[in-house]
Amino acid sequence: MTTEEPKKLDFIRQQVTDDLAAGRVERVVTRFPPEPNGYLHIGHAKAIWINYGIAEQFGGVFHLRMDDTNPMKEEAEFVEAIKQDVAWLGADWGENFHYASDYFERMYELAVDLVRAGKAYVDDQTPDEIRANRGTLTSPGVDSPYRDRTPDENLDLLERMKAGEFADGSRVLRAKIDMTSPNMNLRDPVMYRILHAAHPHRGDAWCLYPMYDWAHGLEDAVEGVTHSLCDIDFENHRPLYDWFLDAINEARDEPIDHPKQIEFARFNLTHTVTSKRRLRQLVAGGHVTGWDDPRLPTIRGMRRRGYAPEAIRDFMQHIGVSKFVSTIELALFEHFQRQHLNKVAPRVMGVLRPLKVVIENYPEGRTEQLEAINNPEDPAAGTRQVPFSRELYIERDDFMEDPPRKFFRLAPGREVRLRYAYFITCREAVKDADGTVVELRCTYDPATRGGDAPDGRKVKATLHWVSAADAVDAEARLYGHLLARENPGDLPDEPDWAAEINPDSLAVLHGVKLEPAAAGREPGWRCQFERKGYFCVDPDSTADAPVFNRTVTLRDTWKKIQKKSR
RNA sequence: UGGGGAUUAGUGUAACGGUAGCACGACUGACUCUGGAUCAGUUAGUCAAGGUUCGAAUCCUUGAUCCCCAGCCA
Repeated sequence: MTTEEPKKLDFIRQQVTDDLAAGRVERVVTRFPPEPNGYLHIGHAKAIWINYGIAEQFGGVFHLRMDDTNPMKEEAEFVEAIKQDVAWLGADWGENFHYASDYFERMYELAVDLVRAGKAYVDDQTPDEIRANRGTLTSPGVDSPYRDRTPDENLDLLERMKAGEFADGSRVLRAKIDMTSPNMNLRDPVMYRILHAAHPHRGDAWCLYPMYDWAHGLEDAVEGVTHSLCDIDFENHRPLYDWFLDAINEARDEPIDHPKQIEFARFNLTHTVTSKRRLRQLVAGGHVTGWDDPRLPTIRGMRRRGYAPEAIRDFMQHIGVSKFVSTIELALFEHFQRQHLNKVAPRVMGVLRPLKVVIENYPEGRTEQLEAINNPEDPAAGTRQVPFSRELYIERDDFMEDPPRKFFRLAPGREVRLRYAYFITCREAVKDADGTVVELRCTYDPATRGGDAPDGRKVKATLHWVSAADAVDAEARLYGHLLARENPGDLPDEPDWAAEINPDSLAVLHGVKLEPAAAGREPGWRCQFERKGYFCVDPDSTADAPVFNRTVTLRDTWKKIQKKSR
């Protein structure tokens, strides 16, 4: 990890520091425990960053664990996808890749201990009855009629449940806690349910599957996790997490570890959605092209778009760790991408919306090579040769026939610089029958070769350009905000997604003209198109037809000026 | 109406009884062979009301607002 250490200790790092200092833990162990039932998104990236970042910072160990306790919702294909995404973000789990389902035997043994100790019982109530008897937020629940079965009877029933004697939903194992607790999670929570379903990792070995609350603390304990860092939604579950571990240790002679659960807040980003449910709606509804659509804040989407994992980590570090559910402006996220990409991305000239320029006084058929700097922020990146010839393309936006006051670029009679090349002066704008400009007739000053005038005269603008004969045709996909709405918290419960999607979230440009240096690149290659933004080669590219995704634009002061004058 | 959390400029985040700081955004200006980058500056804040104290964002009391919890999901 290249990111600097945080200078301030957040409340979690403070506790870890204290635990280390007090000798409560010798070595920090954290974990990221996704359920393999979907793709990871930027919210997960925060959890990964916190868990991995803390393990790394304190010289500890980080585990990646599939929390696969529900065979009805999980699929093996997600396991590989999750590993790829976590690795891409830069979190290294070393040898510690685990499946919760590998601990099923151990969990069962411990459940038996709890039953023997009279701390758990088999309940024959139907799901509806259980729900009804749980009470409400403001009224207590009532005890199950099966609550006082003897340990022997419970043990017998539990073994038969495990053996497959009973139908799905007919019985559950419940912890005997307190049906009147103001915390709903403590009203005799279900520990095991019967599910005659094949498990992606364990096959048909089990028909009894543990619930999250029962399983999670055990998974952590088995792996020797010291700090179980999770989402703030689990704050209400912490008493239960602790109850199970304590109950086990009261019921047994040999104690098991008791990891510490600490919760942090998730966050929202403006102009996008980060919940698994909403992302699913967008994908299923065909509003985006898939889970890796570059408009999506999924890890796969961000990777394809060209966002840099280093910058994602810088962002995570900057937003910090707190218990406040924040809504962060997308602009802050983009800032860290620009900051990183500015330092590392090679520059290249690419004309998005080409306008042909003919240099009338430049010899026909001649081509010369001009030296261009690969990255002004990084001298080590060196230079390259860019071909120049009589016919060029410039950006259509860089010419105005009747320019307003603050427009510095090309206009009839005006002189500008072509980057790394020559000063040119526009002599005439050629129009078609509709009156749209189709070509510019210009002249150049041979004395300005390389971009400087020997007489010291200045020019107010420098334009990017591409030699027509040497240009590589490409496709560019320009992305804008996914949602027109700023705050995703304002979305209705059942949004009309078609109306929510920003109509400018995607613009596809064909016939983009690139200088030769940008051609033949592998998918994932990042660069800056000078004056336009950072781009990344899309996997849809073919050998002769590259496709570039615009990761993020450059800051654009001219755009602001335009907006203000309107 | 039960329980658990939270609240500092537009957005985030520091300040652990002693000058409310930083970043992003917005706005000025300088510089520039990217209207990029860089540099300088401006803008704007302690949820409210009481109390304790020489001194309160911080401690106490009361209130407001927002989030989470009634899956055999995680």
